[in-house]
Amino acid sequence: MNKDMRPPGATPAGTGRNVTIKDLAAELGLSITTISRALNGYSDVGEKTRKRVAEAARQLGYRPNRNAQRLVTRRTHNVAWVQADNDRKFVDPHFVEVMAGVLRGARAGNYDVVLTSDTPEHELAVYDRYVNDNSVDGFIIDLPREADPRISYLLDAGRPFVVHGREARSGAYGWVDIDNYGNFYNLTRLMLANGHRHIAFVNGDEHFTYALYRRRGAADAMRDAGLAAANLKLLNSLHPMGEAGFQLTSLALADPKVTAILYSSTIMAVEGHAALLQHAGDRKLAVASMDDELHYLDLGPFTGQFTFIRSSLRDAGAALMAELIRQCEHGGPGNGHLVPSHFHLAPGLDAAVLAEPLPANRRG
Amino acid sequence: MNKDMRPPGATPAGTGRNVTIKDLAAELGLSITTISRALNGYSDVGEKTRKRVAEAARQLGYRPNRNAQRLVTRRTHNVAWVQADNDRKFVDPHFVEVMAGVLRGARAGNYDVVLTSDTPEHELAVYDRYVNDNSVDGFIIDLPREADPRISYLLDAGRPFVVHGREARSGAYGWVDIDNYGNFYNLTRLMLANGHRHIAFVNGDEHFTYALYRRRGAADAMRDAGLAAANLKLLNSLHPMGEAGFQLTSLALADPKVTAILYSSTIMAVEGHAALLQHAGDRKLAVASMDDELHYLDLGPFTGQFTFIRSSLRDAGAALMAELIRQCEHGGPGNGHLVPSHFHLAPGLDAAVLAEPLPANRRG
DNA sequence: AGAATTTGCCAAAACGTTTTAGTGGGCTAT
DNA sequence: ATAGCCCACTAAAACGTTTTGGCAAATTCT
Repeated sequence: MNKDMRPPGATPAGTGRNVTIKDLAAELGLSITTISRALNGYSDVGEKTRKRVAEAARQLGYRPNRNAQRLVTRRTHNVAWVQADNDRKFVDPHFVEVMAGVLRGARAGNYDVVLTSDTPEHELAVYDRYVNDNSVDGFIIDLPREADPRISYLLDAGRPFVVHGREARSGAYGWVDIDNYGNFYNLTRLMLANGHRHIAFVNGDEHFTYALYRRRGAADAMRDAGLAAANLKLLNSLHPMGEAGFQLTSLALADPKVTAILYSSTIMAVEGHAALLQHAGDRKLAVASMDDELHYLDLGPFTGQFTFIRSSLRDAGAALMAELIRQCEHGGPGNGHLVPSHFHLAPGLDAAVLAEPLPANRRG
Repeated sequence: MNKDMRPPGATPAGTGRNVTIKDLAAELGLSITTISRALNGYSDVGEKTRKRVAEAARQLGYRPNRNAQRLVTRRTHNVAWVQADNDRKFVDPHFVEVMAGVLRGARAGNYDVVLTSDTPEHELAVYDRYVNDNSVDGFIIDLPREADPRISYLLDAGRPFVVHGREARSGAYGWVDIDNYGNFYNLTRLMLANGHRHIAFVNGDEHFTYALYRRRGAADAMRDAGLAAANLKLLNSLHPMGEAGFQLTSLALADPKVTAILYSSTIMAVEGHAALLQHAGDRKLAVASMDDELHYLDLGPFTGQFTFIRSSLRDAGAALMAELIRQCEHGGPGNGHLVPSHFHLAPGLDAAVLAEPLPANRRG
């Protein structure tokens, strides 16, 4: 044996030995089979034996080696959540809210979340790695685009996954989403019913389906009211936060006919507030936004002035994880879950139109 | 054997068999030992054999089963990052920035990050679980408090970990931090040197050391200038974002003597802008903040008006991960890393004082 | 040429679980 | 009494790697 037998970069750094199932077996004079079955709740171990095992396990501080379990069961109790490593995705503070829900859901189901970023050149490489090296049981997909390649890949691989949002194939997988189309259809016809004819719409990046569907909802409501497409003044921002809120609001106000502004991001609505103060003069503007509850953003000062549609991103996160765990444990087709949205109307608004259902051909 | 032998909630759902090292061995007529050693770069396999093995592995799409590797090597290439499951922590949009850096660092070192939330009642329970079930090699600790119990626990357990921030024992572990004390000392004496005598300080939650050290830096600068403690008007917020920015700024302005405002969060400074517009009238106020670069927050409109100290949270995240991986792979004591901060002065400010070093007894 | 070393490979043990396929003893039904 | 059944337990195989401790052939040294 020659000297440099070590592989290039490996240097072991193990830690002290842990209590194993074998120690318990020796301690109690039972077989390791019985210990294992006792701990796993099988019905073929006697009641007092089970008690003895549980007690000894507690006493000796036994913790099953997760990796041994994973090796033999081929289930990891881990799910992967891959973050796009580009500024567009990383910038989004909404992520924290979804995460809070996902982590609660994971803890509730005894799962852990493995977080990674993809390699910018090969979006699917990291999914491929996880699918093939047995390190996760399922996947969370975020911010889907139309014909999302990640979804294609996972459908093809036949692995459990759940999508926060929808795209064309949403019948074929599990998802959690809000009614982007319907909410913006409603928001728009609410404004129309209250006399507004020229509406500015500050939307997100329509590369993502959530923004695309929102725009379609707004546009369809305009069309159904017999108005020209130009009456909806579209303003898109790739960022949900930052100076864009100020700038786009100023831009919206530059058109003197505009009497209402819809925002696809509450943060932008709040940021636009400064522009309203500066430029609006004595114009009376209706402001509405649809977004999620951002716990770090207190809307106290604006609740009396703006119209909001809100829904809980945390609940969505928890639902995502619940659906994914269901798939991992019980298999079967993925289910879709619609998260409810709540209207908070600015005072003085006639809301009668919201009671009417969406036209039958207008369902997202 | 009776019918209900399954443990209560277990339902296997394995996937198709993967290519193993054994398949490669059979394919090439070599032993599994040789395959393993070839793939791991040991020097005792012939050059052409190594090539053959690599080629076959590529051809057959071999991916080592991570769990088998983890079982035998006792190293997981996973690190844990535990999120506090309370509103205080989850609300913080800064998290996303650190995460971006951490994930890049992890990918660079071939590690994955396991994200969990703790159980509100037992902060340490999840650490204890990870320490004992072999599912991670190390830990990332966030937002340390003074005498942080998580740090006590991990020091005691002797596991690799790295802290984003410092507390009293920072000589004993690896950390990455900015110079909170020094930066606020400097920011304060900058204001003092420019004639301000009554300064408002909108700080974060001093439960966390970052905010505590910032306050100490500001307070010490006042004291060193011979001013009364009351000349520093302290305003604390538990949230780094939201209406607090508006409210606390209004509160600061309520004191007519105040001519400068320091913010411990740039988001608050930006949010405070609206209050400045409304309440300041023709008072000439100096505004300064220290924070990290938030990629989702474009400061374009404010760069000419405010003074900023900024540093990169992404770099900090990457450094955290690099230091943690170093500990995991090579062992040894943890190192501290100070992330540089950059001054962006508002025009017209005399910055001479910043060239002077901090007093010797004033080093954080 | 013979001894010593190097080179290239391998069998078997180990990691810590779960799962398979039992076993033997006591009870019940006939 | 005997066949059948249930109860409580177990030995051994399996999961897919890495690591230990070799060994025979080829090469180098004297």
